[in-house]
Amino acid sequence: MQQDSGRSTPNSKAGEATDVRERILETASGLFYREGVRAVGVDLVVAAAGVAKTSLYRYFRTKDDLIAAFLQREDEDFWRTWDEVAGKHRDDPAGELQAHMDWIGERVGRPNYRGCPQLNVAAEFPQADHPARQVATAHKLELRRRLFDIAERLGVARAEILAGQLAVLINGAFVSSPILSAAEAKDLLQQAARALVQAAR
Amino acid sequence: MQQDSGRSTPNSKAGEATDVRERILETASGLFYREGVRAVGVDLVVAAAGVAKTSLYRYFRTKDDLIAAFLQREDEDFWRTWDEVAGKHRDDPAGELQAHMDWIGERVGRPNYRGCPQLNVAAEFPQADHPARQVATAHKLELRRRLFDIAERLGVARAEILAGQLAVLINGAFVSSPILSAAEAKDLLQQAARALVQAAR
DNA sequence: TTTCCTCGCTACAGACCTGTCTGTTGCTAG
DNA sequence: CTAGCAACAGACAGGTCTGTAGCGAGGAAA
Repeated sequence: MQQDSGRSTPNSKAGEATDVRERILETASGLFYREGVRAVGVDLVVAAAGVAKTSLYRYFRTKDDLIAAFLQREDEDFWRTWDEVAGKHRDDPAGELQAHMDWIGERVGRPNYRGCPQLNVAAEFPQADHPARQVATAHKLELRRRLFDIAERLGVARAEILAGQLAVLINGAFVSSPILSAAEAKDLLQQAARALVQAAR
Repeated sequence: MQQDSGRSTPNSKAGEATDVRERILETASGLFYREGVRAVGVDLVVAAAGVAKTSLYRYFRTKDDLIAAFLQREDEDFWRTWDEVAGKHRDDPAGELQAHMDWIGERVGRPNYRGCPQLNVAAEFPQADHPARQVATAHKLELRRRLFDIAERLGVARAEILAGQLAVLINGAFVSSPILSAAEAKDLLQQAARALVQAAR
């Protein structure tokens, strides 16, 4: 799938990071997410991306580095969506929180949803010092930080606790899709968030 | 570790399931949980258990079967603890729920806690029809079912929704230990559960 | 034209994986 | 004493894994 019909960009010229690297990362991200990181070998990645193995190892020192880059990319995508939504609810923290629960709930309910990549990789690699684990941990801390920010703007009594509760709730939604019907995730998250905010007042 | 100092049970006699099988499953469970299922090969299991590979394959047709047996075992342990706690709170659903949040929160905060084995294995194997995945899914459905049971006895308006929220919350705690301090997990769970119950009334 | 860099292709090393097979040891029952 | 069984030990087949090396093509820069 995804034929390229003859080298689109000349590529080599300007110093901008080669698109070969981008193609490898894009392909690896899809495979890693769908099939699992350990289940996908570098041979499969290079075959699917249509590149040489030497090219992969030119841009990524090891497979572990490639995995970390995958999570980094997912991290950036996630916060890009987050920021877009947040931008529509300036000066309305309650509305912003509900909006986040909305898009997260919608995403969790998608048919091909396979869980949060950060949590999946963390489950695949027990070693806390694995490069990808550090990206994952930083991502989750950032989630809690942003929720704390919203909680403070809400003016609740114990913002730190509410932020923790909301982070746990969201992580729970990420891993619970097998027992959640596609339709209910959004409402469940929104109602739960409302209840937690209410109780924190 | 766990030396046996000379064949304790005569074993061969009475039909009771050989303790060799138990030794393999016990050893594999520890390794699978700590190191991850894919990271542990059968060679390591047999070496650590001090058994022959033929013995492993006598009791478990494939490694996948061993993995499923591992989750089955964890499932039984989990409900055993659950039932013990539940037994102390007959006719007091609110107290029972708080008690569950207590021991789950305590468990999540333990230093060597490595997450819920059911969720970890689910993250390692994307194929929903994997034998171990079926055990994991059944386990999570059972969790929701038991929470629904408590919710009904609480007499709340929408017990089904509350059960889903609590299940998501618990699953979230299982995967959030990297961003939760060991001490706060218990209180966070208990307060969140109270808030959700309160809102469901 | 010559030089240099990136790329794809292929083969390889060495480790590890699952699962099978052969053969040996020791215990128990008849 | 013999037959059967459970277990151990170890080699093996066939495949996969990560990471490296050598080769030739093609384009850009000198």
